[in-house]
Amino acid sequence: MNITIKDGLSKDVQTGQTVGDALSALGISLGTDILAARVNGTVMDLSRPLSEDATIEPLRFDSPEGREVYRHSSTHLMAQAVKELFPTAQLTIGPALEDSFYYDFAYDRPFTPEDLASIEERAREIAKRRLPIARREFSKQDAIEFFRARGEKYKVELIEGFPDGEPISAYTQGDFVDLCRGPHLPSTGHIGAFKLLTTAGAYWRGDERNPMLQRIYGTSFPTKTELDAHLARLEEIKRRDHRKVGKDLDLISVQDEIGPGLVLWHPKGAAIRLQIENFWREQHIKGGYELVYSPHVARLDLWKTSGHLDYYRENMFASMKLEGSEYQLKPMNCPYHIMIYKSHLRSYRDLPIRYGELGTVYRYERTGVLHGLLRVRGFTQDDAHLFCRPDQIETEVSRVLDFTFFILQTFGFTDFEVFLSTRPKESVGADEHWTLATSALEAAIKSRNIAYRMDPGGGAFYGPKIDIKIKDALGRSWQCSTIQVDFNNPERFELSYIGEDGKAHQPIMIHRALMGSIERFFGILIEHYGGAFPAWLAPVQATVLNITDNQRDYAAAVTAQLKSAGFRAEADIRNEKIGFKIREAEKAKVPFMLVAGDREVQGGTVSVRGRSGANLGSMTVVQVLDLLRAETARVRQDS
RNA sequence: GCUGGCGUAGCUCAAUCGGCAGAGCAGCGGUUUUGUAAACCGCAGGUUGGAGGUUCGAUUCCUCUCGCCAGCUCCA
Repeated sequence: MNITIKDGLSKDVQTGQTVGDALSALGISLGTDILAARVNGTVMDLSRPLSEDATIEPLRFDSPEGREVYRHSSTHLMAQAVKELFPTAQLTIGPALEDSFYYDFAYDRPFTPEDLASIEERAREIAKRRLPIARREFSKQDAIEFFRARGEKYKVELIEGFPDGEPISAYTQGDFVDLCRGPHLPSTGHIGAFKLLTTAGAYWRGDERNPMLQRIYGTSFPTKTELDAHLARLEEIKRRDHRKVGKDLDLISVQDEIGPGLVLWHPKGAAIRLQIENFWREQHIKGGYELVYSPHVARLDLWKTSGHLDYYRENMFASMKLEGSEYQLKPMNCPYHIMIYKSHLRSYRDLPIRYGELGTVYRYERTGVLHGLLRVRGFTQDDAHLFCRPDQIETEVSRVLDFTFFILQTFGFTDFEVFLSTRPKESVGADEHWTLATSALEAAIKSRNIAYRMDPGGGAFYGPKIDIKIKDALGRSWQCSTIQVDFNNPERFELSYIGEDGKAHQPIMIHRALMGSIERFFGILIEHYGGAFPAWLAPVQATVLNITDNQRDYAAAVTAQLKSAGFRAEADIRNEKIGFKIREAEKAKVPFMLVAGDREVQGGTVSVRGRSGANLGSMTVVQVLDLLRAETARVRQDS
C-alpha cells in the first residue's frame, strides 16, 4: 500500500505496518516529539496498524491535537498513580482540557495536598518506567465483563450506555487499564514535565443528584521550561486578580455587612467608572440613541406581562408588598423601555427608536456562583433596546456591531470572537420570524466581513442572538457583548406602529449590551491592565511630588493648574523622602509623577517620570499639559 | 444550592500539646528637609467572623450560623 507524508515523501510499505513504522520508513525519526499522527484525517496512535493507502501527518506538541493526546495520556498517567497508591479508588472519566487535564475518581474521601504530592511523585516514577501504551478492542459484552471483574462500576455504567455492535477500546500501560477512545502516546516515557494543580469535588455526569467524585487537576508539558512558563502565567493571572488589585488600589469592596454580590465603588473605582460612563453616554448620543432612566422597582404585574415571572423567577429577588400591591426589584430594564415606547402612538417614520440606559438591575444568583465583580447580585447594564421594522433588523444590527467594536477597542481590546446563536428547543415565536431574524443577523455579520461561529440552539427563548467575546492581555476570553432579537416582548406588550398603509404593525425589538455589566467589565478591565489603567481612565493621572518643604507652595500651584485644565492631579507634599513618594505613586499605578525640587522651581518646570521608571525629562507646566492631553486621549479617537 | 478548604489588627501573616494573642507594613506623635521604588525613634491598634457547647481555662476541640476561596451545578 502507498503511504504519503503530508507535504513530503511517498512510499509503498507492507500492509499491517504501524503508523510509526510507516513514518520511520519515510525517514521521520520517532523521537519523543512525535506524539501521534493524523491518518487520512483521523488522529491515531503511532502503534495502529495501517490497512490502506494513507496520507500521514505526524502530530507534535505544537498542534492542538498533539497537545490533546499528550494531556490525555497525562491524565491516564495520573490515574495509574492513583490506582497504585489508592487501589480502592474507582475510575470514572478523565479528559484533556485546553492546557491542562483532570481525572474524576470515586473515592471515600477527598484527596489531600499530601496525597497530591505522593501521586505526583508516583506518576513521575511511572513515566520513568517508560511503559508502552497499548490499545486493545473488546466487544461490548466482553468490555462489560472485563471492567466488572476489575471492580470498575463507573466504567461498566459508561459502557452500558454505548451503542451495541461497535467495538470498545481500552488502553493499557503496565497493570493499568482504562476504557478510552484514545488516541494515546506511545509510552508513559513520552511525558516530560508533569504537575498536579488542585483537587475539587465534581458530580458524576455533572448532575448534583449523583454522587460526588474527587477530581484532580493537573498539567503537563514536554519540558520543564514550558511547564514553568505555564505556571508563571498562572501566577500572573493570580497577581492580576481583580479582587486583589481592586483592594490594593482601593477601587471597590464587597462587604459582609452590605451583603454578598453587592459592590461598593470607592472614590478611585468610581472615578474610573465615571470615565467609562461619560464615554458611553457621549458615544450613544452621537450614535443616535436616546438616553432614558427607569426606577429600580415596579409593580409585579409588569413582570407578569413581560414573562419574567414565568421564565426568570428563580433569578429574581422576592417581591415586596406595599399598600396592598406587590412590587418587584428589577432584574432587567426592558419592560420600562417598552413602556416608554408605548407611551405614544408610533409611526413607521419614527423607527428605529433606540433607548439606552445604564440601568442597574438586581438578580438573585446562587451563593456558589458569586465571584468578585464578575458575578454579582446588583449590577449596571449598559443596556439599550432598539425598536424597528423587520426590514431594519440587518441595518440596525450592522450598526450595533460597528459600535460595539469601536467601544471595545477604545478600552484596549482588539481580539474578538463572534458567535451566532440559533433557535433553542424551548422557545416561542413563529418559524418565519426566527428564520428572518437569524438570516438578518447573519447578513449583518457578513456585511462587516467578520469571522464568526455558529452556536446551534444557543439563542434566547425569545429570539436568536449574536454574542461577542473579547480576549484580554493574558489571552483569556470573556463574553461581554450580546445582541438579541426579540419577537416575544412586542407581542406580550402588544407593541405597534402605524405603517405606510395606515394599519398597525408589530415592531421587532433588539436588546443589546456592549460591556454587559459595568461591574463585570470593570473586573475584566482591571485584570486586562493589571491595575495600570491607561491615562484616560486612571483615577489619578498625575501626582506632583516635592522634594523638600521648600517646594510645597510650588507643588500645590502646579497641581492647581493641572486640575483647572481638567486633569485628575494630586500633590504629595508629605514630609517624606522622594524615593518613598515615588514608590507609593508606583504602587498606586499613577501614570505620571511630576517631581519638583529647587531646580524645577527655579526654571518653572517639573521633572517628569512615567509609570515604571521612564525618565521623560524636565518640562514646563505648559509642556506637561500638552503631554497629558496627548496621553489621556482615548486609544481610538472619537469617530 | 452541593463538596472541600479557609475566616486572628486597616493589609500580609505568626501563635508548640488547650495555658497571658504577636510581627512587618499601614495609622498616629516626634526627629529628620530629603533628587526618582521603603529614613529613624516612639505610641496606639483585637469581643481571634457570629452564636452556643465541652473545659479550671478555647484562636486552638465540638455543634450551628454568616462570609470568603476552589470546583461542581446554574447562567440573562
